[in-house]
Amino acid sequence: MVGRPRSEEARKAILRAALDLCARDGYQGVTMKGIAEAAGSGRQTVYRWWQTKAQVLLEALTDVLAEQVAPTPDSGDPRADLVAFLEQTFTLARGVAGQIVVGLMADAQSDPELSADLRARIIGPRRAALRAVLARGALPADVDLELAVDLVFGVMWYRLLNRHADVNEDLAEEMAALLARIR
Amino acid sequence: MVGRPRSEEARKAILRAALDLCARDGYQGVTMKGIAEAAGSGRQTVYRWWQTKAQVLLEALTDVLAEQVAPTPDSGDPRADLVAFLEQTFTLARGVAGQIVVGLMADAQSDPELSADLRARIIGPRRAALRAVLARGALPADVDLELAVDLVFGVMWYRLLNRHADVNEDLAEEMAALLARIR
Amino acid sequence: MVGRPRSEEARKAILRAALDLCARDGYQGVTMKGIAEAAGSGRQTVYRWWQTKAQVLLEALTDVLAEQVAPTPDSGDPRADLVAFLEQTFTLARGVAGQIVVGLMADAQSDPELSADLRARIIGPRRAALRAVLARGALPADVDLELAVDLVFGVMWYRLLNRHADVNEDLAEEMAALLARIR
Amino acid sequence: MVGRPRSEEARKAILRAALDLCARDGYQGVTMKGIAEAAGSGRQTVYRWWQTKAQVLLEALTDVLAEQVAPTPDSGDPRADLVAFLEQTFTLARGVAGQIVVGLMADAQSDPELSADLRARIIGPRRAALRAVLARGALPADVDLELAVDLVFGVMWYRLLNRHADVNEDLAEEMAALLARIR
DNA sequence: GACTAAACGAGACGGTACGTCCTGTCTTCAC
DNA sequence: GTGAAGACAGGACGTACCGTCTCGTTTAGTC
Repeated sequence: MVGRPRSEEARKAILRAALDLCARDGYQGVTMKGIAEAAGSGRQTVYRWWQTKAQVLLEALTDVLAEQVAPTPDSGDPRADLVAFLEQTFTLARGVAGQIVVGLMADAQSDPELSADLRARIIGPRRAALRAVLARGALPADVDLELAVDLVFGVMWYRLLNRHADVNEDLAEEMAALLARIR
Repeated sequence: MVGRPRSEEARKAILRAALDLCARDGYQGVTMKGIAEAAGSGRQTVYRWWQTKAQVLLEALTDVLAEQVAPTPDSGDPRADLVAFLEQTFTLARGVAGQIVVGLMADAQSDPELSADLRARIIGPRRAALRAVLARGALPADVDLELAVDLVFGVMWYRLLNRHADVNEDLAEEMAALLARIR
Repeated sequence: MVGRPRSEEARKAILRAALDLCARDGYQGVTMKGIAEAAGSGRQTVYRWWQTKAQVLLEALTDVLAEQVAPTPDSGDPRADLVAFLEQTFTLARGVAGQIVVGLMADAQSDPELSADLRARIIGPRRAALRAVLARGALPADVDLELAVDLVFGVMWYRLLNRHADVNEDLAEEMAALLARIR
Repeated sequence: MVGRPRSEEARKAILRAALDLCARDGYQGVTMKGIAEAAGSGRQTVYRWWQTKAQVLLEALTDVLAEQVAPTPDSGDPRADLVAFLEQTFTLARGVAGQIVVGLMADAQSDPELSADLRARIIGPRRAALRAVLARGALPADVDLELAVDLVFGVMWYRLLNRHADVNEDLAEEMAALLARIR
């Protein structure tokens, strides 16, 4: 026997509510209770499918990225592609998506499972995309691509977390210029 | 009337308790209630001097760093100094201090004042130290030092947060080598 | 069209489960969810035929009493009949049946319909039986039989509820003796 | 060290709220959450001093009875005293106090500790009072006083629980008359 | 033998009370 | 006036059950 099927409507309402609350109150201000109430669902319905607010927001984020992430640029000019990719990424990162990832990273410090999920579902794919862009010729062949990815995304997250400098088009250009100077 | 003077004993017990709890339960697991109980002090005594657990841990961290941070190396060999500095920094960052800073960064996302304090008291000084090391000749003169600092610390924090790679002596060497290739 | 007929099997399983759970967990511990699970039936199947656990247990109790209640004794000796009747009744009341009636009485305080059902299906018939026994000559003709019934069953329920004294063969004798002293 | 003393204000507000809710919604309708909200107190404050709503209502009832119970009548006429005592008692029992005791009795079925408390604090004292009245000459000396008390209070509770007949002045007279016929 | 329709098991749904934990404030006595 | 103790109002936690609903399946009649 099968039972009543899961309500796609409730799923969407919950993810939507989680995003809205995060945009309004910040990651820390989101609560499971608040999500359920804002979604007009029972709390058990949230807990049935997700154990923590981090899991809710991770899935909400996944859905958002699936919609909003543009295909990796491939114009034939490696440096232009890199700049374009970074501008895209930085724009996303300045929005709610960035806010959520920062919150998830924080929670992941005390939750190894979340840490792994976050890497597998969000961080990993973006690293792969950047690696592909860099591999097209923006760097000397013997530079460790993983380290180069760390360099680029490291700066981005460091600035987003510390807010000591902006993450914008200028940074995209500067990073591309700096990488171009590596011999 | 002046009243009873502040108890240095209580202050130390509270900071000590905060560190111990953070080491045992992680940043998220620390609570003001828990700190007070572990310190054998009243909760009001904690709240009287610090408003949040972030402030307690920030002060505890400041004390720890004041004890543990070695003077910036200055051997005459810019690259050796850089490697030495990074090894020191990475060792610290892998310990409780790193854990605390990560937690503080997370909380700072929703607390601008904490964000400013963190930059001013912890992040800033370390950036200045690294800048000084880099300025001694590890980089071409026209490279933006601030960006270079972002590069180095960006990689460190990115790896600490994401745990996709270690932050160790190898990274120190690799970073120094990579910077040396910038022309 | 008629549809699938009601499953007698499910009905029995539900009533059986309700009795078992009541014996194991007490009246308060019984839940509709628990009954359905213990009976291996769906919850809707329970709700389809009974609205509350009180109704389930009332029907279960009715079935139990239909099996277990012996015919009213009629030996020709009014006092012996009374004692025999009381002993029977007290034995029943000390078992699960008593536990259920007590629970139903409690629920009936906030449910007038249940109160009426309980009187009509359980309490009333027993009162009628006792009245018949008393009417055979155990009391002077001008004693209000209803009040006499209240007297006897009042003591029984009062002791069952308050547990300040046993409800046993001694009580049966004492009550019969006391009633015999009424002139 | 001593800590902040218990708030008599909160205690009263909670007991007051419990009584009001019981009068409005019936015993079953009272909840710990509802009590706390109606009293304008935190839920922890309720749980700190009482573990269950039964305990709250037991204490509330104790306070009410302490105020409302009149001294046992002692006019020299045993039967008149008995009637007066019963009228008093029945009046109380028809009010909120009776409703609460019925609810407590019900809960006590699955809570032996509550059962003992109820007997010790409420039922016992009233039994003692009735015993004293009966001992003044309303009954032959060799009638078991405990059984006589069970008789009187049994009828009262039985009727209150079952609602098959009123508990009023007529009953008081009838009971006194019946007891007077015991030889 | 295909069709109809109600009962069945399963289990998700929106809701509400549970009892616990922590927050930040307060009130007491001791130092 | 500081400190330990601990009660206070408040709110989120995660769980249990409520009563309803929506599935696919089963089990009788009809046609």
